[in-house]
Amino acid sequence: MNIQSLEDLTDFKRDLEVLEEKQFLLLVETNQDIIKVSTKTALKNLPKIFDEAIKIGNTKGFNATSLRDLSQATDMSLGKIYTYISAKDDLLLMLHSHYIKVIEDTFNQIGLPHKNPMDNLLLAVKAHLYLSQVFRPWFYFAFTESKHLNKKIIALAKESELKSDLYFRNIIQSGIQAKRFAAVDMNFTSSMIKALLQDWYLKPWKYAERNIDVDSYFKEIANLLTIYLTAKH
Amino acid sequence: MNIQSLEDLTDFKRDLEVLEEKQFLLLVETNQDIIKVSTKTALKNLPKIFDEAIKIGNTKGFNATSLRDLSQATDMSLGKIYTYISAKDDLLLMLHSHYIKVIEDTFNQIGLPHKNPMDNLLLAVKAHLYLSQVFRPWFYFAFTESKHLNKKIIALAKESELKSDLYFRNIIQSGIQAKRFAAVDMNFTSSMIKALLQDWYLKPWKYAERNIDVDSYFKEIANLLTIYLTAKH
DNA sequence: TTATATTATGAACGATCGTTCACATTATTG
DNA sequence: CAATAATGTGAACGATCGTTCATAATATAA
Repeated sequence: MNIQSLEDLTDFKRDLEVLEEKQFLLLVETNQDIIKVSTKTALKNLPKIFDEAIKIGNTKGFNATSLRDLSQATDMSLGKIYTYISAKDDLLLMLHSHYIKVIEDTFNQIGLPHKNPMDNLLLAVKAHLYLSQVFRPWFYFAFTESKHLNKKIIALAKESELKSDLYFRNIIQSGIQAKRFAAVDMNFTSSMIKALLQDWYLKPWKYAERNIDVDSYFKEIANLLTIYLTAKH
Repeated sequence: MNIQSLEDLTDFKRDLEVLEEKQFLLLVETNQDIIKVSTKTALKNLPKIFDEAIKIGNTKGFNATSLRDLSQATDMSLGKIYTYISAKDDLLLMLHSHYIKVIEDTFNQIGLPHKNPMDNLLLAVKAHLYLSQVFRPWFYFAFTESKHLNKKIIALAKESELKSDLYFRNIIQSGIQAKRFAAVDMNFTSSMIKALLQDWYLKPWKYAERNIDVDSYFKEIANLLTIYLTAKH
């Protein structure tokens, strides 16, 4: 993935799709004890199960989504679905571990390429925004279904959450140390950024109604951060 | 309710409790076709049903909460619970209409007492923050269970959402017109404020971990808004 | 006290759920 | 082609759910 790709959402989307396919292959290979079909067959059917599970889950909630709902949506029999998962809870675990890896992979490839902390911060914001735009159904799912996770998945999710928290905090801290940023509260600032990013994928209808696309939303955040981080306090 | 009470959360909390009791009485009286016991008995038992339903719902989700769970938590038999509700969905409807009224009542009593738009804005922010602090379980419940609402409740909730949206937008607009605020994007600014308020009740553990109480969180928001709304853009 | 009204109980019913597995179908190999 | 392997099917099972209601327990009135 190239940093330049963040200039354009379309390129970023294509890169992410390639990255996701790679992760699907890894997922199938590491779950061969559960998945009872060949890798080739699994790669054909599992993504559809994932997609429909997220889609139905986002309207009814995962708990209220029955495997018969999923069976109908995927055009697969109940038995067929059970050749890819060992239990309904297992599907949740697979979904989370898959997307956590996809998301972390993305950020590992982006890194902190700039010298100017503000450039790095805005790149991180844009990357998060683009990522939640491309995988919006998943981001929405992960947030609203977080209540139903078991301890194993919660541990995964918290670890991932802490990483992205640290990501922002480190950039802000380096900006303050370099006297490029005002001496703001790092925790509050990173919280604020994440809250704004969250609003984007939690309330898509609001921004759609106002005809605000991801790029203009980014500009608003960038403007806010520039003012907040460079004004005299 | 007195505006001065917003200087102190304890007073505000007491005022809200009185206000809520009033609303409970109204709720019982307007639902006499459903509630099969005397008002006195209902006022003794219904609040407990509400509290426990929210409490269990916040850990398992309302859908996964069985009436047997609720029965155990409230120390009431299944039959007893059914003398207060006509169906499980009905409980959701009662909860929403109750709290929507409590919340709207609060803001009707606060109004826009100041001449300075910034004072009004910060008062509105503080009121929201205090309100979500006192009724945090409900705010959390309402947000995370919004997916499961039927059309009737969605209409109620959207109307209430629009009102609070307008509340902030109007204050910001009057500030811009009076040239007290910079010419910011009203929609983005009110969205940002709501996102920050939401973070407070959606992720209480985060702020608890950092030993940040509601007043210091308010100060951070106030600081941000002051800088953003008065800086030269 | 007795009689009546109010409130509380929880076994039982039908529906739906997650899950299994004997079997059918299709694809691959020899 | 036949034989074998791989994949797909959906009726059936036990558990749990929301809901009802005949009955019991308690409070109130006479």
